[in-house]
Amino acid sequence: MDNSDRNNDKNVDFIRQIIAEDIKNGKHSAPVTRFPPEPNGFLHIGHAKSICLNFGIAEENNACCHLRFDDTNPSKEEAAYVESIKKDVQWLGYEWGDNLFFASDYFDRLYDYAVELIRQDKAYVCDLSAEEIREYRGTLTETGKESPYRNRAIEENIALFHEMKEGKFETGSHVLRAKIDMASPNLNMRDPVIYRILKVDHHRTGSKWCIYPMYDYTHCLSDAIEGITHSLCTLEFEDHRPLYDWFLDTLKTPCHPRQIEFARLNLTYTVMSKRKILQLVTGCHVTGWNDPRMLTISGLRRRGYTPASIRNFCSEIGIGKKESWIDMGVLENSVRNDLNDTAPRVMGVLDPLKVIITNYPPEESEEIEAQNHPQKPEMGTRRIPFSREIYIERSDFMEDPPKKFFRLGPGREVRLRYAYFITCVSVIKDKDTGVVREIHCTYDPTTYGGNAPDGRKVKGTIHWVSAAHALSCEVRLYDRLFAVENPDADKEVDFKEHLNTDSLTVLTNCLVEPSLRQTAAGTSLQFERQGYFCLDIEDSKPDHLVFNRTVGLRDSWAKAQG
RNA sequence: UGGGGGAUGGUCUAAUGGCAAGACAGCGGACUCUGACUCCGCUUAUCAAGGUUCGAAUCCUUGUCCCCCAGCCA
Repeated sequence: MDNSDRNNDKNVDFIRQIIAEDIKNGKHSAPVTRFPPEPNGFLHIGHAKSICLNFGIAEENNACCHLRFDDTNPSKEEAAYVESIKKDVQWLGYEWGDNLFFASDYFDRLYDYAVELIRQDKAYVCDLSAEEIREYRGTLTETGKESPYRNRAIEENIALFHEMKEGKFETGSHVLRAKIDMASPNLNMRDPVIYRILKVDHHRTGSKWCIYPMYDYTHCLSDAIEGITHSLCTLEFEDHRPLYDWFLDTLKTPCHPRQIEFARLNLTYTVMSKRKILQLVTGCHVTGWNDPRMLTISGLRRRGYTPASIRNFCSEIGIGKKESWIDMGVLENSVRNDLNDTAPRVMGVLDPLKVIITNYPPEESEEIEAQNHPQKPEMGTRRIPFSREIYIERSDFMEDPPKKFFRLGPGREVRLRYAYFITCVSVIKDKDTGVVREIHCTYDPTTYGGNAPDGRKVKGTIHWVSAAHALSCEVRLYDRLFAVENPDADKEVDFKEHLNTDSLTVLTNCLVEPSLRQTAAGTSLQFERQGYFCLDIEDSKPDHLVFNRTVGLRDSWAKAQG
């Protein structure tokens, strides 16, 4: 085996290995997976990992992945979330075809299954209060006590359960419990609640039900009803697998899917739980679910992340059972890689410094041809106006530069990208503050296009815009939302204490080349030498352009400066 | 102190008894009309101790550390 064989991509994760094995030995002809979100919030990058896994496996096997909403708790769920989740999954590039389901579609069958459980003497109606149930459950080290209602007659249980369904009892007064084992070392097996009374309207079934099934009971049966072969979930459900199997072994279901657990995604400098993300939204620490600083799918989309970059990221980080922390830099790198290939290059100045080219005729201008992507000639060219007054980046000029500074300084010559060589001849400063107001340069007309006929070289090339032609715009720079790698690390300190107060910088005096006038919202561009930006899909208007910085270019000069 | 999991460079992933590999990060260099991209080179790892074996990250034993579980949430 040579190196090219050893290092190819045949290495697949343990879940795909299991599935390949099940197909090879004929257990299944094709896998059927599912992505089962609860419609109680927006999807985030952690869900993307699961989406890419489940839909990815289906795609690779020419099979189906179901989108199933786990909507068993109407007190937390809303139809609006359903729509946002569908949009996000589609945007990521996946399709569920006809396989759109809701756990609530199965409420009738779930009820019948529960009655069957009662008939088998495997479930009972319990009148204990929530607190009493907790006390009776025991602790991690002490076994539980059996409920006094555990040995009710089967017919009585059926009647009582029916009355629960008919709304005869108050919320919290009765539950249906599976009759398993109060002495089990696995707390999930100590007669878990499978139905509770909730006098709340459901976003799909309305007021039809006042009892709702619990997750453990609903999920395995929904999987079985849909013919799921492999039910992939995160590690915290490992302890629930015996219960998942117990329901399917006890009831006569069409099939018995296999639950496999994998580690959830953790990213540095962010929080991943829906509960905490909700707090950021409701506490107005961000502007909404789609704030570009958020790692929600909608936030990433608005920030300028591409579906491909997120898919690549998910495939890069792999699937395992070890809890791991992925460096935020890996995510950033994935979008840089994708946009480097696809984003057209343009010039934009974020912090403008005026330059007057003293030997250029005052009333004249000309057009310079520029490539839209230097490595991809097929992306074409555009024309950029040039004139006597231009703006450059303030950071591209230093009055007293160190020798390694390749940009503009008194007496120094640089190239204006695609245009001319210019040499700084004088610096105009504010009398009171000493701040540089403008600089005067001369240009060499023989260097049109950026090359000197005499063959002389300049080390630096800087970007610029023509003062008379540039479009003014707003640019929003984003930094990590949190100042520390793990905002959850200290249980004594609220994670919001670690919010990065400088996560958003709004620049209002930016200038971009006039070719951007008609750019469509959401378009990604590279501002040369700076980074990737996209036109904000919420706030940008034709007369007030707003760009989001998706991610900066790598900057070895800045890094060397410390 | 019950049960369920997990330990491979700074980070993530692979190697499924046979040369510890790749990516990210870091460092050095080349190239460059983007201090980008690209290319080249380098540093850094099998939790510990025993055992089985010609040979162990992998199998066995013992131990250590980390995570999850006591919702009528999912």
